[in-house]
Amino acid sequence: MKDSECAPLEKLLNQISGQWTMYILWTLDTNGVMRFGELRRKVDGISPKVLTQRLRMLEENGIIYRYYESTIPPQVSYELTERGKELSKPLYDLCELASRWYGDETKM
Amino acid sequence: MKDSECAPLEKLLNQISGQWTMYILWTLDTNGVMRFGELRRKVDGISPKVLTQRLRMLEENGIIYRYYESTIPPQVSYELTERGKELSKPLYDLCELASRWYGDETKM
DNA sequence: CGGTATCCGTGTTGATACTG
DNA sequence: CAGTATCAACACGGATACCG
Repeated sequence: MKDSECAPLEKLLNQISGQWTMYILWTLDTNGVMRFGELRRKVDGISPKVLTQRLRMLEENGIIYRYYESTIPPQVSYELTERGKELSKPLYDLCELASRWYGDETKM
Repeated sequence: MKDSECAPLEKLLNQISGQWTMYILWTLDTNGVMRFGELRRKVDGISPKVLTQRLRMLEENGIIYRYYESTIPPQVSYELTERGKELSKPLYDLCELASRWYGDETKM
């Protein structure tokens, strides 16, 4: 494998390595379809601005879907795409490895 | 898997997701033992300060070794630890996936 | 409800020059 | 050779207030 070929990986890593991103992906992976407010409560402490940023980025990169219904009040739901689900497997391996190294007691 | 258990993963991701970090790991994985100057030339465009930062962080987290010889001029070499090599496997999976998604034409 | 706008403090990065 | 020191520029996260 040549050096240049890890550029996509770097891009992917940059996307999922933001401070809350893992929690968001995890929460969606665990709970399936979720609404903005649910996510906001589950990913405790995140500000709406940052949550929106993360969701937009994940959406733009095809990792989550965004379902918009312009009812009153509006309803917006998020869900992992196939890519998002595909991502959870290698991420699980990394997680297993990270837990072994750093232990499960690690706090962020 | 519970939410809290991805904290170590987040820590690990934060460590390897810095701008140059992947290239450094890749280069070390490919070339084996390397000296500071070699790395600096190979990871083109990186400043010595940032290269040092990355190497220190990777060293502190047990991903690379640092060999120091106080000859004149001094010789410092770096190499992946067992952890570092262990890391390359799941990372390879992610890389394969990232290349498939984003293509190999991606530039950083 | 599901955001956006704004401001601000902080962390990260880069360029450059210098040192043991 | 292998860094460290210094400073400036910028991106980022956090809090809050407001909007359709």
